[in-house]
Amino acid sequence: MEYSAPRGTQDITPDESGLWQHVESVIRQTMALCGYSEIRTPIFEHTEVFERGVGATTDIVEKEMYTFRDRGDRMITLRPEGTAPAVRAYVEHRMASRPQPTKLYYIGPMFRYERPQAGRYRQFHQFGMEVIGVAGPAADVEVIATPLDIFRALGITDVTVNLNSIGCPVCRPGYRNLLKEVYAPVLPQLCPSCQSRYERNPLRLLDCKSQECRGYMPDPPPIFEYLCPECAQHFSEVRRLLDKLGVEYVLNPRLVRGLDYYNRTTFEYTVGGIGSQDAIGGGGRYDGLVEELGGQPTPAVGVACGMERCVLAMKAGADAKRFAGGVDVFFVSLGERAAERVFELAFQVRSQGVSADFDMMGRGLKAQMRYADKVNAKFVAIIGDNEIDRGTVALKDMSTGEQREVPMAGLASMLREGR
RNA sequence: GUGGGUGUAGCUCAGGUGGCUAGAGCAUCAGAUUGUGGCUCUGAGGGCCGUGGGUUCAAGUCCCAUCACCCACCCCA
Repeated sequence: MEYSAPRGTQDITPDESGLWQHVESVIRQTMALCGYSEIRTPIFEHTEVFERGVGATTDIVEKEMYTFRDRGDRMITLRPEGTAPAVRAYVEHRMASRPQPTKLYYIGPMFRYERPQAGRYRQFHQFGMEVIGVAGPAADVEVIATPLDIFRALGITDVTVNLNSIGCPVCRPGYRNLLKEVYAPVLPQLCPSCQSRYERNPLRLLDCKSQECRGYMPDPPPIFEYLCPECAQHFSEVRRLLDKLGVEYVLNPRLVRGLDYYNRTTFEYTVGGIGSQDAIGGGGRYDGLVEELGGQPTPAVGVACGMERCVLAMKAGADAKRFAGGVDVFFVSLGERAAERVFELAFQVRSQGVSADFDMMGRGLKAQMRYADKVNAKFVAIIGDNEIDRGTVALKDMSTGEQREVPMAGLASMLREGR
């Protein structure tokens, strides 16, 4: 019986892993550049971390989590996102008693049970950053602007930043009531899910994409015109700092994200050319989450970006082959005596820091050359009886085709300089 | 959860109205006589035609079911 990977999952094959490593290295370099440290949390958590953290009435928690009871009768969930686990770890390890702020980043797989589609998987990968302990707008702006640098470094253009502020527990109830008033007359015409949203979380009415509902719902007054003075002040500072950095954005008063922990700033990046799942990242401020998960009241902001979608967006311009590996030197051998010599030499130069490979297939010279070319060897070192007797190798530069005979002894250091 | 589309070699695809050992290009492997890659040429391996039923003398081709994948809704990364 032959098997395939489960629905909505995919293998990253040798053809693509080089590209993925490139993406990861750009992320790590950028994070280091900005003073973030990596946090690695488990792939699964107690279900409650997400129920309380993400919100029990969100789509993610209600119908998308991989939740199961383990053999010890504990409720376990494969993480659907990275912020709640990071905050759980922040609280658990008392990171508040480290130098503040706490700046964390993560890279890793997430799991959501959704119908797979272009750019949507059941196991997918995100990188994200969290600034915990800062209430001021500089943190919001750092978290919005830094992924844009990563996108740019990856050659992803055509990114739009959508920005909104959804207020705080002081000003949101007022706006929520306003929305309910505005939409009460058309309530019977709305779709069933909007009717339930009306009761449970009226803000999310703004998020309905159904054309029909949109027809019935006149554009609401923008939420950011109803913020309390503190939220309005914060929002305008965020905008001022974005302008100062030259970050362009569009105000999108309908942007209400699907996780309950957000307050004040919310944002989302969209890209062109990758299909209908065009949100490549998003985030916002979550000042209540740390407390919700058992810590002291602590302000925080974060962002998460989808790596599959980054790779999709890159493919338009970048070919995966550019990131394929390749060894410094491939040893070609002629005859059995040479085959054994080459085997030793490969291990020897490797121990001196030169990447090397050699023929294991017992192939002829021509086939070995062809192979060395196909796997991108920078140099080929040919060894036969003549070379062994003279203590030399025939070293060929595969890009120029130049070949010369060099002493075996200095091979490793010569290759180190030559690359 | 709701629609629509597609399943033939590792990949991209041909295979009118059912009919002989199921094809091509690319990829893989092996050759093109003396110890040299990319170009070219020759050859080889590799497919129970997604799976299970049915109709028929005969099914890759027609019918039904099932599974998988893709796209969109939804949701989001």
